Amino acid sequence: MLTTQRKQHILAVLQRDGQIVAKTLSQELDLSEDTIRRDLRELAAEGLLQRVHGGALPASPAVVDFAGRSTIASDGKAAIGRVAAEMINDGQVVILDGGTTAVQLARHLRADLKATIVTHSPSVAVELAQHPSVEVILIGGRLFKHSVVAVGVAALESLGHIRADLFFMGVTGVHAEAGLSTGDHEEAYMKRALMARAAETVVLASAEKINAASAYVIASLAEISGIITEHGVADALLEPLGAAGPSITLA
Amino acid sequence: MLTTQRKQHILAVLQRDGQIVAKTLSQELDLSEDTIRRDLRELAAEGLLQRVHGGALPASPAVVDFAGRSTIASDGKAAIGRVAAEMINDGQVVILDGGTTAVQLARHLRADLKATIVTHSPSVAVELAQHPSVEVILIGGRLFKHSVVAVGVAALESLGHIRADLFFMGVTGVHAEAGLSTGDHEEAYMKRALMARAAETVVLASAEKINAASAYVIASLAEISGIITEHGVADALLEPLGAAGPSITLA
DNA sequence: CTTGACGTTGCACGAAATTGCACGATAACT
DNA sequence: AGTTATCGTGCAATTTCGTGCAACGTCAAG
Repeated sequence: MLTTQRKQHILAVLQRDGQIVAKTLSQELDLSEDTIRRDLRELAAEGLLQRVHGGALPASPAVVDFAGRSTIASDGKAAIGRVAAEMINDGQVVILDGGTTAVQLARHLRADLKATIVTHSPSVAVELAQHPSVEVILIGGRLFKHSVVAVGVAALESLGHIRADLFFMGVTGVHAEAGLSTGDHEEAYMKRALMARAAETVVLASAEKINAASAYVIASLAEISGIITEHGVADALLEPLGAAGPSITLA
Repeated sequence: MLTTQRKQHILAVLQRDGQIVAKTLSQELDLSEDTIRRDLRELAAEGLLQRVHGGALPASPAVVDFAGRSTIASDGKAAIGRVAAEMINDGQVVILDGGTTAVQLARHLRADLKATIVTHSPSVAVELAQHPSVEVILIGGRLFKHSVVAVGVAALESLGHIRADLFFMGVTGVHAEAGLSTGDHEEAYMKRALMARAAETVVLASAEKINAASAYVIASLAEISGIITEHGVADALLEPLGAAGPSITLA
């Protein structure tokens, strides 16, 4: 591969995932880490990205989120999205909730996946529009602006026609006793309705959601099949769940 | 093989693959790498491609502007959006079509506007989610990926409950005789349905749409109330419409 | 038919670019 | 503090580049 093109690829990956891990990329492109590091250094010199220990982050200060990371995080939401995306098989009907993690999932679907994705999140729908083969069903309704998802009777009514294999749900709190919760009453109701339409529900929860609880309870942990979250945070905290609870997958 | 022909072949391969590898091409054409390099140098001198170590890349570095094209809207579309946004009054129910111009419209709504916006475009919905006061109704359905709008029976059914004052419609062709047209059959059907639910329809048409016609006709010019387009282009061309046709507003 | 100008091609050789590895330094993790 | 992973630099091997030059074919003038 031509080096110029490789650099473009690096920038594209950076744009897509929000970060670059030197080691991962070297394996992906079948090049030594030295070469990747050289590229990253040069791109950093051009101001096209920001070099950090372990890889690189976007240069644009707009993305420099809280506290300005100085290390590559454990991939965070992108990693959760990647792992979740791999759980979907050809031919399945999958419901996708709203939220940034769900957008990451949509972004990391296999390019040749032939499945039907149902979502009430316009953001997810926009992302999925770029996928070459999945069928996308958009659930309409009144837009709940805070979370940018459709809710209300119209949305619930549309769901009546849906029967899904899997529902990837976003929540704002996962707690051993309080269960799954979110910050809005109507949103909680909508999520319960979505759960009811799917054979299994898997929760996507980035680190900060673990062992937190919000005002409105969606369901208990016993009612879901699995939780996908990040390394390091949840290990001990969710352990007490034992065999009765959902399976926990670490990204 | 003639050298001129070979150069055309090189450009064709470049067009197809997005890159040229000197070594590969030399084997493919059974010529020395020197010759290929010479050709590449000459083509680069003519500005037809970009020379890089190992081969060549397209001259216009595949303007795959990250973030996806929508970021850069032409001034024209933004102006059209601004003008259209001013036509909406408090208390009205307005249907917004898909397309970049509609997104611009959504972006330029008065911050204190109290209206209900109905849309079948997830992109528009995402944009409107940032508006503090408008009520947003998202029309769901099967996602037509090319235009990123919901279509199909579910979408049509949802429309049954809607009664709007105004419909801002995007089209791909506005032609004095052919009328309003678009490139997809199902999309044309959806637009007709949306027209039927609104008291008045106003077409948003950036410069390149004027006096163009696409495969599927939506309606005649007599059926709409107005067209909003840019200065300079449409002035003379649409003049023959006279008093019978829609009013034309220039942005 | 011969000859020489011209363009094209392949080869040779030194220059430049790219890559992977080694090694000491640095930073993160425990 | 000690351990591990990552970084940066120097260096050598390989690939690619550019230029000069000779070989070959074409074509038109002699």
